[in-house]
Amino acid sequence: MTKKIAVPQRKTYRHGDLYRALLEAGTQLARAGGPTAVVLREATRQVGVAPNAAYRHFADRNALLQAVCFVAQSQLAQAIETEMRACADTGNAADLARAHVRAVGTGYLRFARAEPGLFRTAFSVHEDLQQAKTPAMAGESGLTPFQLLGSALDELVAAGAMTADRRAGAEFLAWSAVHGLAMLSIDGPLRSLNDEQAAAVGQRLIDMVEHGMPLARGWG
Amino acid sequence: MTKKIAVPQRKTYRHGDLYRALLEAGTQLARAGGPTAVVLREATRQVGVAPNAAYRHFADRNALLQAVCFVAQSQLAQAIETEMRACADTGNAADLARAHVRAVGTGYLRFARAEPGLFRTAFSVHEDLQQAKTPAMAGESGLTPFQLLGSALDELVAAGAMTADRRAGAEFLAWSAVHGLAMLSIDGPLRSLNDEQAAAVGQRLIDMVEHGMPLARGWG
DNA sequence: TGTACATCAGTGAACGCGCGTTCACTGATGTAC
DNA sequence: TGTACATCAGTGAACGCGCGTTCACTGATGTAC
Repeated sequence: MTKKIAVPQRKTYRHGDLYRALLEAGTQLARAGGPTAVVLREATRQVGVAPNAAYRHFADRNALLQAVCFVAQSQLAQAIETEMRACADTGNAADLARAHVRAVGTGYLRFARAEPGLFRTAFSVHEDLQQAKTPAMAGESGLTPFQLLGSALDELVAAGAMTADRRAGAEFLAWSAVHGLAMLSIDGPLRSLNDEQAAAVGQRLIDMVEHGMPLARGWG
Repeated sequence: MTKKIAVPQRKTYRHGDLYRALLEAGTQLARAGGPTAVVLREATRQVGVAPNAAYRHFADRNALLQAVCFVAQSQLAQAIETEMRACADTGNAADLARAHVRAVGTGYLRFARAEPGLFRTAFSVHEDLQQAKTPAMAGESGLTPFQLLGSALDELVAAGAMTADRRAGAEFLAWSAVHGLAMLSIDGPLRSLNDEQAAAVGQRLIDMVEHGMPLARGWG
């Protein structure tokens, strides 16, 4: 049962901005069904264009998926930025730094629950994704989600709330905890939690990170 | 380029134990390529049987995948049990309990890195998997991975190393942290770590959980 | 300002692929007598 | 112990599906003169 697609009444023979249109269609597909739902033919169908027209703008299906992945990373970054902006500055640098670290986690978890398809897509391409500091993956600040976490941790050190030797590699500890909870609440056994419960577990998890991270042994 | 499959010289017309043979073939496929690699036709091919023969033993492809998923959960449970058995009992119940909790994490992380395909398959079926206490998902102790974690945490409370009000829901904190690290070291940016480095990050993460979990606020 | 022309974005048709699944079948097996 | 028979595990052929991708094409557009 194929849905009837409204054929777009282009006035011109040419589309105008097919690249963007396909990227947006692909993003919608990812939103609804995750990375495997990013189907090249379906994207062209939604845009009202022949399947092979996509090849003028994307080398192949994987190039489209990667572009969508960047969009997802960027939206994740924006969700984190939103949460960070909401932090109240009480004048205490250490408190603000801690609030920022918490905000990264909270934004991350919120986004994962609000946009599970995009979230999964954001982590579906593995070609040294974190190395590539593509601005396409960044939010308004120009930082990627991973970089936002790093800068929040740096802030913690600068404010004296974390020793420098515990700083190295700390992003992996915080990130792991939050990423794991995100996965379990999307795909796993925590899927059935409502928003309030999920938020409560999230804050508790962030408590654990906040208290436990500075106590974890340093490297080696 | 299809690989040439050694056609099994059955002496009988009937296979004998096709269910098990298909399950094992499916498990190998999952080992090598994760859940999406569990392809019904390929399993029958490897066993040397017609594609539709599988339908005598599995309702459909998904039934096969689910069976493989149970095998993967069970193997994960065994990896955890192996790690738990290695804990030295110094006579201090709290120390032993803590060692057991750590062992759950260590076994989990080890298995994820050693068998990424099976690990991903273990978490690829989402039908209230944790509710179903299928013995098929259990290790030698009869407990599933999730139950092993739960019992280790109970031990912690019994030994007085964790207050009862912090116990409720604590599995989700510990599990999230470890699961997240597992995912990041399989699919994510920590893939490039060698075994030693991975083990170091793992122990550090477990430190964080151990120290942070009892400090996280209780429910509500 | 008008015209010839090169460009290249989108077309239409087709391909091979491997998948899951269904059908009517066949023949080895174990059982009842 | 021998024979007739029902069972049902595995066969062989075929299906429809949707996918990604390639091909030779066409015709609207912007540019050079």
